[in-house]
Amino acid sequence: MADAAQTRQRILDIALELFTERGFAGTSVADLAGRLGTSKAALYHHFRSKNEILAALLEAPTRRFDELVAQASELTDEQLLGRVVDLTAELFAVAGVLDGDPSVQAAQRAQLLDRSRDINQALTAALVAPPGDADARLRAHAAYAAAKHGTLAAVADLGTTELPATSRTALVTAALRALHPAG
Amino acid sequence: MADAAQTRQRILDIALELFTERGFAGTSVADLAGRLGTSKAALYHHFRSKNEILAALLEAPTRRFDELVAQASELTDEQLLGRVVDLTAELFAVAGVLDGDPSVQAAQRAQLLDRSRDINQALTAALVAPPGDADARLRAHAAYAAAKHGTLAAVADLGTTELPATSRTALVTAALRALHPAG
DNA sequence: GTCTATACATAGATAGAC
DNA sequence: GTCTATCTATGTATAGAC
Repeated sequence: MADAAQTRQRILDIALELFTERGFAGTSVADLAGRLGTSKAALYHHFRSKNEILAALLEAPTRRFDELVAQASELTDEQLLGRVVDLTAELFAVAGVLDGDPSVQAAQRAQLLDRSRDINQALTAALVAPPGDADARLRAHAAYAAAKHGTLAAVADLGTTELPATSRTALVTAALRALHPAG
Repeated sequence: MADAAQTRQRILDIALELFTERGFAGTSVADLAGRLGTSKAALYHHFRSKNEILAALLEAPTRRFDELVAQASELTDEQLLGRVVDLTAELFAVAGVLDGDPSVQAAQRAQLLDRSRDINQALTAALVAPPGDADARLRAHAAYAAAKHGTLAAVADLGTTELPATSRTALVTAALRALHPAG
């Protein structure tokens, strides 16, 4: 009925749902198998551990944000905030779980890979000009939060991860205005 | 050495630390007792369940935000966003756990009391003028996110929940600018 | 108010048949 | 690729002594 790749993907989809609803630590392998409609053993045929499922879930999003970090210095504030809005909307569920669930951080830490803090800090730092300016730093926090969490709230509100162009513009503009002092 | 009220408070302090580090579901009663330096049974003398510890932890913050919701209609945008910044800074750890950890939501849901979503929605709605304007709604999401998550990031960054007046002003101003269209 | 000991359920994970 | 059955550790919670 289903080949390995397909089943693997179904497991990841289900894991994303349940981790979002109950958290990583709050979701058991039995919960996953239950919704999958199979046994725990069947699930362990596709992944060696619960942690490995989480890692697989976070891999692509982390890579995408890492790429953004790498480009950050060459982008304008508007381009950077726009990319944050786009990535957050596209990766809605994972982006929310990623830096919202403390048990995810704890699990990743156990594997020496707590990237999401680094990513948030790097992107925020890229928005601070001039470096060392305390007020600029606060505005960067506010602007980044507006882009990221504003988008998360907007996507949840609108019920779609496909943000219309006008909505995207509104969010980016709002974040930009938070970043720049009056003038 | 310690009377009941004191021990109870110590447990709450420890619970807040560990729930923040590992999440609610990711923290066991044995973990709490371990850091408390006593047995699990001793802990159960002060609280009837792990869920009760969580509820006790969330009670005061939830009440504070509820009060703000009640006043929201009488406040200006600036006053409302200022109160969000103040409450978030003051209740830093709990405010972060409160709407960051999915297992907290799940546990509260089991007790019919998922207030934090309601609070966020109500406060965001209070910022939308005129009602029904899609763009205003998005700016409200961005502004609220800037105030709340910008403050969370700022407090984590500064390492103190006592936000200096200039920092508070910078955050409120940034959130306000996110809210209001250019003009 | 704290302890040891323990009950009982569920956790993550594996063995081995089909 | 999926199953039943099971291992072992840990989970929440309680009993009863001190």
